[in-house]
Amino acid sequence: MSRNKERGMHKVAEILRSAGIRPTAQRIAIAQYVLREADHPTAEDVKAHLDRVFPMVSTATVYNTLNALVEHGLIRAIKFPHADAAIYDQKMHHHYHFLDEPSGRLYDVDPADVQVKPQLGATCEITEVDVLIRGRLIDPGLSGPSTTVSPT
Amino acid sequence: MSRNKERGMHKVAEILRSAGIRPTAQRIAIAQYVLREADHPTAEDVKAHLDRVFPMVSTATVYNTLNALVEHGLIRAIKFPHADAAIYDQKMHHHYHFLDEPSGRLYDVDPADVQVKPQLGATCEITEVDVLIRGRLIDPGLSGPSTTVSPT
DNA sequence: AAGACAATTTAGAATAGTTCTAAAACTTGA
DNA sequence: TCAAGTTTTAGAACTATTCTAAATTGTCTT
Ligand SMILES: [Mn+2]
Ligand SMILES: [Mn+2]
Ligand SMILES: [Zn+2]
Ligand SMILES: [Zn+2]
Repeated sequence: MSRNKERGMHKVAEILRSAGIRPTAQRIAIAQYVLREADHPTAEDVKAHLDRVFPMVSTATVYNTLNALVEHGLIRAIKFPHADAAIYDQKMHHHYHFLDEPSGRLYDVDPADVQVKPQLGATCEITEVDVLIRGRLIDPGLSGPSTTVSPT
Repeated sequence: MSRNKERGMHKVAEILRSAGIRPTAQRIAIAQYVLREADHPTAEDVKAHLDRVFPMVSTATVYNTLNALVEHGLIRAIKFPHADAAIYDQKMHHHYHFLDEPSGRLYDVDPADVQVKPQLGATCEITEVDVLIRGRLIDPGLSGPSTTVSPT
């Protein structure tokens, strides 16, 4: 079992260090938010949060750090067709998303609950299939699709 | 059978008129390109084409016209996660896309060749499922996935 | 054929999201 | 304690798209 298989047990500074990112104060605050507190935040969301909990972080540092986290495999950047800004996803396992269109909120969907079987023949090789399910929650009081992937 | 069921039989000016768009010279040139000649062009592609075939069309008119065509249901605007610019698609029927990552080219995929069956339970209602298949063509000399939807 | 009025087109400014630049601040480790 | 490298920062730059307001074009009435 690799050192960070159970990432939840480590302090964020440890996670950064063992991913090869020097844990500065700004980076720890940003990583703490995207890895532990936020749900599919945009860079703007991250900046807004940091403006509350950290004395002065620049937009450049927010983007630099998010890009570093992506490059070192700690989070993913995803762009959806309904919005211009990228969202950052701390769940690194393969999963899809459900968009509740009235609210704009995203929910994780377990790929086991979506059968995707392309039959494109032999002339192409598939590396990945992106799926975005759009619709609306019937009872927005509930937490999302019944198949929501629980946070790791 | 509606007047434009067989759109290929009509002149582009006719199509515009019967969609409720006044067929100006600029609009005819733009519509001719996106409805008949181009394949998933961006606004920039359309502008570049018009700069060759039309004496001076502004970027604003390109966007205005593309937006009008979208609003009147003649084309669709689609955003994909791998690119910032929207592409415009003259195929209005339900279909998916295959992205050949080495070349960046998009190919249409018949939805009959992709099974997508979300089982999300009763708490949400699905209105649409977006699918983008990413991979690479084995023989880039061929025209795309064997299931490519032939142009209407 | 004019004049009036509306519709269209245009150049350029504005906007949003993100990256770049180059200087300041901080860290490290002789 | 200093030099060297690293990180952070403000603001400029960039891309895709929309907005603004003025010029042009088209239509209708006389
Ligand atoms: Mn958000
Ligand atoms: Mn293109
Ligand atoms: Zn997710
Ligand atoms: Zn298409």
